[in-house]
Amino acid sequence: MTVHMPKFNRERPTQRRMQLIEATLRIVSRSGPQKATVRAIAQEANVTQGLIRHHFETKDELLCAAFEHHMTALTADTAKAVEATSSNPFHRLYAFLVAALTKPVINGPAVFLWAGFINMAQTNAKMHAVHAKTYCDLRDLLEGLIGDVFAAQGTDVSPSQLRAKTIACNAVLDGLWLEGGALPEFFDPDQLLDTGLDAIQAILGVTLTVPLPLSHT
Amino acid sequence: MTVHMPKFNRERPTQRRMQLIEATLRIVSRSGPQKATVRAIAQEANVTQGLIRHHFETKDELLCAAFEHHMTALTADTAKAVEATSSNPFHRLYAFLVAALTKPVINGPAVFLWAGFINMAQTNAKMHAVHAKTYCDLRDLLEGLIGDVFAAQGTDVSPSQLRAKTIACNAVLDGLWLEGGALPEFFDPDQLLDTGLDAIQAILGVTLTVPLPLSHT
DNA sequence: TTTGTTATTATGCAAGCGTATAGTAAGAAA
DNA sequence: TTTCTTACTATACGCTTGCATAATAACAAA
Repeated sequence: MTVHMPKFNRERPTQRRMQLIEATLRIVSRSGPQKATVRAIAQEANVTQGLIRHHFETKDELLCAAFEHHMTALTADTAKAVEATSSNPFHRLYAFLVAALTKPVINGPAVFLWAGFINMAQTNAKMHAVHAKTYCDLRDLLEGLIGDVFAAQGTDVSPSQLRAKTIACNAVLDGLWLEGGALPEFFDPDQLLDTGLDAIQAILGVTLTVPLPLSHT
Repeated sequence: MTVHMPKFNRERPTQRRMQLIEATLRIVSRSGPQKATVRAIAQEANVTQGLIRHHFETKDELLCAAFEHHMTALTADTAKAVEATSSNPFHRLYAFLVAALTKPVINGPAVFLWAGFINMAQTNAKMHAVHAKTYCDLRDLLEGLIGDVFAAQGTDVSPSQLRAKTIACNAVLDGLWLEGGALPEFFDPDQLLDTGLDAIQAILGVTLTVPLPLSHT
C-alpha cells in the first residue's frame, strides 16, 4: 500500500500563467525590474525556472503580459465602480472619482509597478500600445462622465473645452495617484480624497452631491 | 622626433564623476535601469569600465549619485525661474507654473528617469531621502507662493486649507508632467500649459496676470 | 489498466554581470 | 630633467543571467 504524495502540483495553463504573472508583478513592484529574474520569479511562484519557458516564449513576453494585466486591471477597477451606481450623472462622476482616489487604485505597489515597466514601453511596441490604450480608455470614460454632468446642468462647453477640462481632472487624479502611492507618509487617505474632490469640482465649476446608498431607493 | 599622441584623456575627478553620472542618466532614461550596466555606462562615457570603480565604490553608489543629481536639477530648474522674476506675488506664482509646465521640466527623459530610479528608493534609504526632500522642497516653495498670492488679495485661508490647495496644484503639475512626458503624442505643449494654468487658477480661485517683460520696467 | 499528452523538474551552457587587481601613462611638482 | 601622484587601461575571476534540452510525473482518455 503506497500512499502517493504528488511531487508537484499540476495546474491548468491559464491558471499557471496567471500565477507567474502575479509573481512577476509582486517582484517588480517590490524590488524593480532588475530583480525580476527568471529564477526569482520562479521562486516567488513556487515552481522551478524551467516552467516559465514552458508557458512563455521569453522573459520579455512574461513581463509584457504582466504589464498588460496590471494596467488593464487598474483601469477596469475604476470603470467598474461607475457601473455599480445609479444613472444620475452627478452620482456617476462622483463614484468614478472616489474609486480613482481610494484603494486599490491609490497604493504604492501600483505606482511602483507602473514605474518599473514604463521604461520598457519606450522600446517595446506592445507595451507602448497597452499604455496608450489604458490611458485613452480611462480618459474617454472620464470625458463622457464630465460631459454628461455638463449636459445635465445645461452648461455649454465646446468639445475642445471638454477635452481640456478632462485632461486637467485626469492630471489631478494621476498626480495624487503618483504622490499618494510613492510617498504615502505625506498623505492621509481621507485628506487625499477630499483634496482631489475639491480640486476637480473647482476645475469643473460643479458641485457633486454624495449619492444615496442604493438600498434607499 | 616623436609626436606624442595621448592615449587617453585625463580629467579632473569632479568633472569625470559628472560625465559618468550624465552617461548613467542617458542610459537609464533611454533604456531603463536593467540596461545600465557598468560596461554600458563606461562605453556611453567613452572610458573603460575599470574607471567607474575608481570614482565610485560600487555601481549602486553611482546610480544613487545620478538620481540625486537628476532630482536636484529638476527642482532647481523650477525654483530658479521664480527668482528671475519680479516681487509681485502673482507674477512669481505665474513664473513658477510656467516653468513647471514647460520644457525642460516637462519632457520624456525626466519622467523615464524618475520611473527608472523610483523602485530603488523603496529599499535604498539615501534615494528615498532624496526623493522625499525634493518633493517637500518644491511643495513648500509652491505653498509659499500660493500663500503670498492669497495674502496679496486678502483671501483668508487656514494653514490646512493652504496645504490642501498646494497639494492639489502640485498634483496638477505632477499629473501633467507624468502624462506629457510619458505620452507626448497626446499632448500639445501649448495646450498643456494652458490647461494647467486654467486648472490651477480654478483650484485657487485666482486670476493670474501675465507679467510684463522685465525690460519694460 | 494501459496509453498518450503535456505540465513540470533537473541539469547544463554560453554570455553577461559587478568587482578586484596589477600595470601604464598623464600631468604637476621639484 | 626627474620624481611623484593618481587617473586610467587591461585583464581576470567568480557569480548570475536567460535560455535550451532531456528526463520525469501527473492526469485524462481509451
